[in-house]
Amino acid sequence: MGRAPCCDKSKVKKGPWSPEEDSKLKEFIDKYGTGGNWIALPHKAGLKRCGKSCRLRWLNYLRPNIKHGEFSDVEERTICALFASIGSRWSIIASQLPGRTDNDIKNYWNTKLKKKLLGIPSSQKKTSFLQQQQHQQLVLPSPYLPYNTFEPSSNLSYQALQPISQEPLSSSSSSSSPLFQASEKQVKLETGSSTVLAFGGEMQNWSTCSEQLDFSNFLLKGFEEQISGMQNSFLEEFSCFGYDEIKQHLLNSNNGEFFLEEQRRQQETEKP
DNA sequence: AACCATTCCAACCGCTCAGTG
DNA sequence: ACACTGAGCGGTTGGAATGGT
Repeated sequence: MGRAPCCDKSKVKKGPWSPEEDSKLKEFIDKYGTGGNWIALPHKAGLKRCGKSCRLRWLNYLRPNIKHGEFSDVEERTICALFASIGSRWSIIASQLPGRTDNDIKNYWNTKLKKKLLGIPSSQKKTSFLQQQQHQQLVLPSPYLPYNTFEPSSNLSYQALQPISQEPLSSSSSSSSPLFQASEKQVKLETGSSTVLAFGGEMQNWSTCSEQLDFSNFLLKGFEEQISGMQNSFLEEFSCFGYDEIKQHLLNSNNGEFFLEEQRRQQETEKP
């Protein structure tokens, strides 16, 4: 048996919102607020819409101080840095970019940034991220570099990439840090002159042993410190961090200790 | 001008999680 | 402890807009 639907689909309107619906919703929320109950809101506001649809429309479009239009360079870099750090946690990323919504950032990532980072040719003026960074280490999360569907593009710098390991890292391996062992989909790619490490964006695996919020804060805090320590090169050369640098920095932080402690505890409980 | 391909983004869907009784 | 409910989230999709031939 599936989950009960949140509303009667046959009685609610779907598709694009009309200006009339927008103003109804906006006026109602301006007057009464959401009341913490989105399901009841459309009926009260006189809208033939699902509560979820109203919520989405409000959060992504109607709510005050929403920014639309082009993302700035700083916003782009923030998105890239956070994606490399925490993966596709769009709501957390959005919380770092005032006025931007998770949906906006997700769309921007999927339609523009991802392509830019992977060096897929486009009409845009900038040279590709990989082209700029041939002699440096990069950290990219794997959802957009999945090794099982990895297909080099015709782009020269991208073509040079070759998977050298497709095995999930063993949790008993002593050569890599505990922080990265927990990632299920870590893959190392090498070019002639540089190393690219791609690790899973699915951070939930890492956080099974801790409160998700604490873990997110841990990652964000670590990355903020990382960014502040590399401010100049970060701003000038896009978001580019070495694997070892990130690992070392995060492990050196207090939160790193917290994480390792949690991990030790988890390993204890997993023992037969 | 007409057609087709691609890009973009608003909106939807289905899932997880937290709160509540 | 359990079931139920609503909020919130991330992945996916439909279709409008745009670009190319």
